[in-house]
Amino acid sequence: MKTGSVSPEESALLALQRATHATLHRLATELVDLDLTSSEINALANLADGRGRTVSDLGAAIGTKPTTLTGVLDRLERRGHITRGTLAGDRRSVLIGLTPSGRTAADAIRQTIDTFERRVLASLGPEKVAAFHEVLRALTEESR
Amino acid sequence: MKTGSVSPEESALLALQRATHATLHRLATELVDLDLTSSEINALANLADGRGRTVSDLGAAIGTKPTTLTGVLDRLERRGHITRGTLAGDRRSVLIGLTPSGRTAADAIRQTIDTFERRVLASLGPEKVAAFHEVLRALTEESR
DNA sequence: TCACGGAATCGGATAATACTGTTCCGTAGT
DNA sequence: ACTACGGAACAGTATTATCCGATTCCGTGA
Repeated sequence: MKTGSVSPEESALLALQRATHATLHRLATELVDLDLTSSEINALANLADGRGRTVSDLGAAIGTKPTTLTGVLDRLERRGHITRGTLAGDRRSVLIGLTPSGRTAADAIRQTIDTFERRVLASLGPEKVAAFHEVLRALTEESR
Repeated sequence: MKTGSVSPEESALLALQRATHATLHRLATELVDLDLTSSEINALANLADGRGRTVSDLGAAIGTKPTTLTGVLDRLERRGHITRGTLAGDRRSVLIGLTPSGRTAADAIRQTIDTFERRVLASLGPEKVAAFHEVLRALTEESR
């Protein structure tokens, strides 16, 4: 008998967007002390692992064009959170790195994210979380 | 050590945002004929079921403040896609409805979304999709 | 050397988002 | 009935996000 759907299940994409809005807003609220916008938080969170990244790579990770990042990175640089270096081997590329203050901010962001995620995801169990990631991956992949 | 995670599992929130960006962009690209922005598409998609909604309700569904919607709705109204009526029983509220052209656009949006979702989700199986929704719901709930 | 293409930025345009204040309306208290 | 309070939406304003086209600088191959 067709799918044994328990409920009519709202559109996955709409639910996805709502969840993103909600979590983003929540993050910005909890991290209000840092005085950063959502995009800046997002950029720093993606840089938190310490690996340098080019603007293009960062844009691909976040989902925006390099053009969009220029302004965000300008502000982060002006605040002393990031540095713009040259990539060894290709001087066309700009290597984004964290300054000490940027690292502090990024660590705070990651910790806030981790705490939030653990709190929410722990009660659901690893299988569901794994399925969640799998679906996200599929949606992202198929959007290219 | 620590969790026997198969892979380091990137942050769920970062993956969530990337997926949202990617799918939104994909939608806007596929629906370029409609000449609508992401927010407009989002609003129409949420109205597609034909139930009228107040601005506040719509904002809650999308994840933005009513203030933000005013401009979006202005444009949709100017294009003849929506109407602003009064809510029976409370004349403070504005009831957003679809015009025929708005319904056409909304239907096209829903169909594009449905097709995309089916294509991506069908291969994953209903359990994973259900888990996906459950995690989304938990993340959204906990963000209040 | 020179033409081509990639990476990032700049200039300029539009949209998204939200804060504050205002208007209109509903409700409760007197 | 009158008034006070609060909710809903909008107007005004400011900041940010996003991107397109053009430009600059650089790497690569002919």
